[in-house]
Amino acid sequence: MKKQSSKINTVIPKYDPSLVEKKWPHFAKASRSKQDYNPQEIEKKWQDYWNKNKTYQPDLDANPSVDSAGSPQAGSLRQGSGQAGQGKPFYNLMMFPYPSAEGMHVGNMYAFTGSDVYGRFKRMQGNDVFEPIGLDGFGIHSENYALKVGRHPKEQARISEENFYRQLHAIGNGFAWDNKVETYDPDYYKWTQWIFIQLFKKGLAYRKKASVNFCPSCKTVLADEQVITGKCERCGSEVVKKDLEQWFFKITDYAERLLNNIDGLDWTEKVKIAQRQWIGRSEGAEVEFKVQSRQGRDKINVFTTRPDTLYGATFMVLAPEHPIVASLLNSKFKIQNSKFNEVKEYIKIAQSKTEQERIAEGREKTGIDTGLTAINPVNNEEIPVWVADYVLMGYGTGAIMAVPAHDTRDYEFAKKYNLQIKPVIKPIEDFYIGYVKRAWSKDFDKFIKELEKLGVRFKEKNKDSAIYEVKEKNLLRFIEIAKESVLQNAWHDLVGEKLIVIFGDGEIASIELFEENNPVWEKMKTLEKTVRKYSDIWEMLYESAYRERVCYLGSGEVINSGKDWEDYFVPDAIPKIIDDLEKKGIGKRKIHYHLRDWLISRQRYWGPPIPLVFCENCAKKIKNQKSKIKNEGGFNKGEIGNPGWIAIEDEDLPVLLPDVKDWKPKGTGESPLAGIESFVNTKCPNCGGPAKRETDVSDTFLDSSWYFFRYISTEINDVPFPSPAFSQTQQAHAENDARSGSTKNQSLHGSLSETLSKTKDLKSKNNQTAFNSFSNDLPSSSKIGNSARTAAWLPVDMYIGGAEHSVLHLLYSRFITMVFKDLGLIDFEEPFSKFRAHGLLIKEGAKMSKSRGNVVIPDAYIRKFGADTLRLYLMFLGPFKQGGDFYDTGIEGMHKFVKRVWTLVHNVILSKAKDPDSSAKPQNDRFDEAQRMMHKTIKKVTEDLEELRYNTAIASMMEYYNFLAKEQSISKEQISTFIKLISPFAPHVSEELWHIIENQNSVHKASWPGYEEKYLKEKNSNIIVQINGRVRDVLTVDLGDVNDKQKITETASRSPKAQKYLDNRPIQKIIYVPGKIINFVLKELPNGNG
RNA sequence: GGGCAAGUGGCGGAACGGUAUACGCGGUAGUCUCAAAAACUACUGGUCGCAAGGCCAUGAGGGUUCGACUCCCUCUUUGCCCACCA
Repeated sequence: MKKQSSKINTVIPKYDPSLVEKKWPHFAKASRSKQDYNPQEIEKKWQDYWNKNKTYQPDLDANPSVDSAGSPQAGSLRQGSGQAGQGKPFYNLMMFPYPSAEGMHVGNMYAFTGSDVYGRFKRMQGNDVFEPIGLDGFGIHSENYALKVGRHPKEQARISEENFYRQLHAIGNGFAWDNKVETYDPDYYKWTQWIFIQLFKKGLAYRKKASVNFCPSCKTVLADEQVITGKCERCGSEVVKKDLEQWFFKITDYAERLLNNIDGLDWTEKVKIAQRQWIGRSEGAEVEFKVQSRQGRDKINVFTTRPDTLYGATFMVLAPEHPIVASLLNSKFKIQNSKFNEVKEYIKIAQSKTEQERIAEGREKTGIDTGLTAINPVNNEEIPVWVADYVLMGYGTGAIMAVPAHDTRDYEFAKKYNLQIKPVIKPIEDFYIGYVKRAWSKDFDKFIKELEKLGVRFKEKNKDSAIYEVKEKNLLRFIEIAKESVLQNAWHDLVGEKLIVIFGDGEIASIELFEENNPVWEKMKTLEKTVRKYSDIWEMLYESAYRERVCYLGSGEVINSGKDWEDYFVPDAIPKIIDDLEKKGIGKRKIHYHLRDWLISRQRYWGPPIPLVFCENCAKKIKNQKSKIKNEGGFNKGEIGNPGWIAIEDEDLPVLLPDVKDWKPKGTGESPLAGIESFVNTKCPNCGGPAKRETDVSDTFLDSSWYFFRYISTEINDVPFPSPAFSQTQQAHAENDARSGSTKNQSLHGSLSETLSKTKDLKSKNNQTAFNSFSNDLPSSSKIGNSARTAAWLPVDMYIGGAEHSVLHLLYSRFITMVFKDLGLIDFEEPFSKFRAHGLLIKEGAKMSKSRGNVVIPDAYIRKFGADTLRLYLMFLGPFKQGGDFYDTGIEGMHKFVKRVWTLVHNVILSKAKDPDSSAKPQNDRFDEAQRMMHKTIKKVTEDLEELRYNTAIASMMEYYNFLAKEQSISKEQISTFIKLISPFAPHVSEELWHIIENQNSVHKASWPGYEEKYLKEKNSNIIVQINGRVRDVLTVDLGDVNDKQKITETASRSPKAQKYLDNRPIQKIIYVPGKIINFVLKELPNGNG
């Protein structure tokens, strides 16, 4: 692009009514006295305007047409309708924040802005965009913060809410404020509890003893994510394990479905990989080992992915928590007294170990022989049974068969306790031999050439090392040559280096050929002996590997494993062996998942109480008549599976969180609610007898696993979200509009008695509505299908959030959605059609953290520069999907840019030089160039926005600005296009400028500009002239000649600059890429001077 | 230990296999000013050269190609996630 020398006019001219009024009536109407850019004033003005006009509030019921495809085609350039309610529903969701009173982190704003830019873009493309916001205010984060500042969580929630919503307003996002949710709102958690009950009834909730993290100093149970390398996140003291009864959700029942669906999701690949890994499917076999003791027999099942190594199993290891171990201590197996005490002692130590200790031990394996023996079912060999804490109760069966020859952990353990090691897999024929060398010598190169003659395949060679591929049969010869070369001193540099032997499927060993103190000769003698001694090369290498304390993990041939399995190749052996095991009845095919059931209960205060009661009466009843009940209807699956636990009736929801003073975690492992008698003691919903409430609250991840459903139904009080299952309730919606004002505030700030009385109110109110009716018609009477609203808006079209939620939140949401489908509430099972993870924002090279004290709070920047500047800067500082670095100087530069844009637009209006009409007349070069620039920018910005490449979109707008600023005249189209393009990033200033130019509704409802290919073409084409791939000249060629290779070649070769290099030398080849490049490849000259 | 990213000027970062360093920050000089700030103008990877121009540069080393930041191997560094997963 040619550089224009004309000066950019940066002074806003005085307002001259006679000049302006005719051409810019809207500007004149605005009759502004000051034309300086004042972000505070402008941003307040337009935020008020948007609120008043409900600019971003779609009519959720305006789209009765069911089009489950949802989002319009990516990159669609169709013109928008310009009116909300007419476009296609587009659910633009961002992960809602958990609020802290410290205020919104700039990282939050980064994510929200990125999401909002996309939403605004989609809105201008003609979609009816729904962009809701809420607060994930329940849960451990918020409670911990309350603990820290010494305030009641409810009080803290009120403060945080106010502060957070103020900030969320200030950043200028196009939120649908009518639809906000807070997870601690009883009208919200009523449904969280309802969902819990649905899972319970479906048999997806159960109780189990689990060891949980416990901080002795804070006297509280901690979630896994609060344990940082074995220490409490809050106080830093060491975390211990404690066994407690806990509620679990059977997410593992959905493991296969959760895994299989991943392939079809349009999600950030990284997140998909993380989910697959988290689910961690592994195929293998469960094999039964008989255990012998003096008094009896028992069996232990083990899970293995390597049944091919069964013959190599030389001992067994049990987890300390394994039930057999417990029975051992009950003397069921009556082992010798000495062992009894040792085992008891070991288990005691293992269980008292803190996480920190286990990490500090560097995974040094410990264990104890139980004195028991097991029978290896394939060869009937007796093998010892050990207990060791490297085996985990939580995976597989909590017991393993140990194959030290082919598993590193078993190997380490066997080495330490001198247990038998028996190799059963032989590496296959191909392997590589390599050696490392610090400096080449000429002799060494000779040696290599000799090897190559032998047919040894060259694999790799660089400055420091070489790797050769050698067939097993050639190995002897290889070593001989190596030996010779050493004797010839070619290897003199090799002292202290290693010979690395790599088999076809992975590294096996590094053999120390030359130890530091030994002379070369000594070592070679050893090698010579070795070579002679072992005619079977593999054995030699195996021995070497064995000496090197390495076990072989790779694939190969099965050996030492009986006639049936010998000589099979591992991949073929595994299925065959499993078949054999099944035939013999000693094992079966089994799939295991790394995914564990979801531990849902928390012994905490700040969460939705789990809506169950325990009734002794019903417990007895169920236990006594279990077999009968199964076939009758009286109890649901959850109640039968968990005798005595009875679900709260729907009309009694919510179970309000009592408003109490003593809310801090107890040291007992019980929830603070357990101490409140008026809460605990209640009636059994089933038999009416005395019962006790569950006092645990549910995990905060449950709150956030369904919030996107609630957004579309916030004004509806008697269903969680619109669904045909709740069809009877549609009428009642409107009546409940008043909910947020009255009920919520009471419940948040009321006393215990108030909240209890409110429970009554709710009850009676709900009884009048259809609230209790839906439980009757679920799920049988409902037809599978969607209500119009759910069909129109869900699943979410675009979900943007942090990669830190790759696993838990996204997986739990998917699980809950699947359960909803299975309940017949919806007809889809994946909640987020498209998900994109944004990157991490850092501050001047360092991660933002409280401990570093470099957390950026956006408020001060918004006050100083305005939200528009900050938004633009955040989007500019790096690729949105990758994150970026926040520099204070950078934001000042962006502020300049915003001011320049402001000035430019005012200049267009107020100055003669920038006459908006003049460009309408002359179809000259400048006009064409301006058109081209405009269309080019539209194309670039449009494509970049679709792919979330915000930084380059802004860069291209800057280029466009730089172009416009130097133009003598700018058309109205040019300037209004510019405003439209920048409006998703800078919503306020663009709205202001839009109104003084166009005075239409809102720039945010204007249609996104389209571009036409015909304007993108340049008149001339620049063709790069290369000689031997090096740029020597650039030709400017008329567009018409671009495809004429002959002509281009002639022109190019005549170019003086090219001539200099062509120098009449013979041309071997001419590469011509039309319109781009012509490359002359010259024949190489002997002493090529290139 | 496993998985996933990423290494480009002083800095943040651009580059469908085709003029590396767009855009911005910072810096230098200048215009305006009594002066400063702001704003604007010009220059700004390294190196040799008066200049024209040349040469060298995308973590390191190889490979593929007429041509490699881009594709393929090997290594290395950094960041993130998971981690005794049988």
